[in-house]
Amino acid sequence: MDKINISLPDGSIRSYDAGVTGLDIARSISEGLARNVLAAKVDEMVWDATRPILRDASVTLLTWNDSEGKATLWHSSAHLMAEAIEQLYPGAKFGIGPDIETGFYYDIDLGERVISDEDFPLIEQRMKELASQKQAYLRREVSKADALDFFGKKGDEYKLELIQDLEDGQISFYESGSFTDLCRGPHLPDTSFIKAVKILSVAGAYWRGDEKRKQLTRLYGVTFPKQKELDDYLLMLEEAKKRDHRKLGKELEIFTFSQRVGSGLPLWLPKGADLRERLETFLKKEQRKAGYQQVITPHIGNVNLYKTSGHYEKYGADSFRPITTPQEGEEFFLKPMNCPHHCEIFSHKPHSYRDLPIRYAEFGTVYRYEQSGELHGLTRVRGFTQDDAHIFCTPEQVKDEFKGVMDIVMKIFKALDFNDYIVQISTRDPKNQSKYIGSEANWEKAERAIMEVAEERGLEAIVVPGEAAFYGPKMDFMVRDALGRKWQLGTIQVDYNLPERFELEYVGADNEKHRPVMIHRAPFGSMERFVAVLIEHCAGKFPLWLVPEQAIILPISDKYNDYAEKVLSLLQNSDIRASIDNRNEKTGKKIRDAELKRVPFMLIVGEKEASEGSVSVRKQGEGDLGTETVGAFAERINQEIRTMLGE
RNA sequence: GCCAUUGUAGCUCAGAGGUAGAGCACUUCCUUGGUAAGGAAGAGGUCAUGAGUUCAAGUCUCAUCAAUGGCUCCA
Repeated sequence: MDKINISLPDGSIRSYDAGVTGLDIARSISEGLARNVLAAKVDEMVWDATRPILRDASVTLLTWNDSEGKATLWHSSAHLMAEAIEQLYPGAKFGIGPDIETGFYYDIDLGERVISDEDFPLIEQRMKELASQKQAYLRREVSKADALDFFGKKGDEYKLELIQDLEDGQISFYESGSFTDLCRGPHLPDTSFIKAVKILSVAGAYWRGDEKRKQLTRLYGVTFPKQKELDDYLLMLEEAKKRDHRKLGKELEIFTFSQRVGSGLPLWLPKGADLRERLETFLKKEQRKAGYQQVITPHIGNVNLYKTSGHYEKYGADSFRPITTPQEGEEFFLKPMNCPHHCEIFSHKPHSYRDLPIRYAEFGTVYRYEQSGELHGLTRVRGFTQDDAHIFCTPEQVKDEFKGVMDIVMKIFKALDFNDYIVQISTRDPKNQSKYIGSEANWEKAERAIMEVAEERGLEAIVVPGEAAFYGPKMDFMVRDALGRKWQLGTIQVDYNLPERFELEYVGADNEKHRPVMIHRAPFGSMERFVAVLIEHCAGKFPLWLVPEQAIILPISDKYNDYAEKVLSLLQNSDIRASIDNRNEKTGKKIRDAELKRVPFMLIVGEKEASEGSVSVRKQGEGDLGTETVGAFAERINQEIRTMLGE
């Protein structure tokens, strides 16, 4: 038998008989490894651990610790679920069933039958039974004709359609137990690796994502090689639910919605408005330092403004219907963005190159029609406020301006304890240069500037070619919240389009007219989304400088209410936001309520404190910190805030 | 917008054809209590909205509105 050389990740090269499988290799290393091998990466392709390797290759054995290992287990689980469904609901037809970031789904046509979460345990039970039968996943290559024949007889039009799009000679089937599927693979050696099973949810999904086509039933599930991991995962989901900004926003009285006002139109409650105002003040201060000028523009704009900007053509049909004047029939749109207004401010007078860069900032409230099914808490709404600004500059200034914006973004992230963020730079599609507006030289300059700035700032940016808007490259900031979920927040975008459309100009040193470059930027993105993410990030425990109520004074009994009042006024003189809980309740009760309201400091006052002018400090989530004077406490928390804000 | 599920007190939820229930929150009283729930009483609801079936509708039917989970979309 021929020998082949297999190089392993540790650098070693071992010799095996041709036709050796990943599993064989694992066994030759250790039985323990063999028990955990889910798939094998053979020269960068993920293969079945049971697929014979015929020539020299570098091989990485994939386990649950590798993302490809997880993907393999989940993909195989999708087949397992399909097998269970086929047995439980004969006649089911199958669309696609891939693995996803966490778990897998399968799109199924169940005819008239409806699956609800009451059916989940039944499906889970059947999946576990089938898994324990240790069914092997058997790969076989089939001709297109045979593949069509197989699913034709089965009457599965979805698979037939998929096969039509495939090339003969590239088609493989996987068979496990009673279920055979069209599939590229790879798969687990057998089903016994799947130990813990959970069907998570059911939803409708259009066949091939096309809303004109039939809606299939999509079943989501997740599986694990150990029950413990499933338990941990479910616990994490519970935790995520507890942090949901919709729940916490209600509990902490940050915002609410009203059917009367309309869906997707958030109402900021006093505490939320208070918090938001503090965020805005913080940013305004930074912007003033960075040379921004505040501007204010109206909430509506003449239809011609959006015809000029090009938004009318592109989004007019998907916007709120225009507002018309009663006499003249003039049409106005609720403004969906601030940039056209800011362009008009720029052109209210001629500019010299000496004026640039000009930076117009506005907390501009915009209105966009979002489909009703898309609305979601504060993260997807129909009316929201962008912390918007537009920088008009020369192409040479783009780099410095980018730098300045990034500094602001970093400052915000630091002040809010977002330590885990991802920076994405979107550049042109190298294969299709024609769809972009703006000169080759300027694009080149801007893209390089963005990359250089990221590098100079020591940011690890992901560069995604082809993701740029047609009008310019951009940089987006995604933060991970405490549960590892990704959210897109701030954005910086270079724009060559609007200056063109609005015919913006400045006079250069050469006394000729030039076109400025425009940079759109919003470090928070929108106040609504940002606050939503902030709530989930900090689980409702806002940073001290932001929290609506920093301290609550808890008198032991009403004998000390007068002293509590004195403490309150001292704190207020030191700019600390505080209140008194003088309800006729026991201290334990007041503490519990304050803990649940997530007030950072509880100041307990009684006989001892009143006599010595002190407070007994309890920190939310941590407990008793001991006694200190009112002045010392106030100074301490103010110092803490200054540190946070980098002052 | 599409599919599914849901809508009962400020909040969390029970009630499934026979005049509306609980806990928490709220008000009053008793209690004056030292680091996560003291006791009692009271008040609070067109059962999302509108139509229908029925002697009788939170409860069954339909429509509308809204929310939730997905799909499609996102300047």
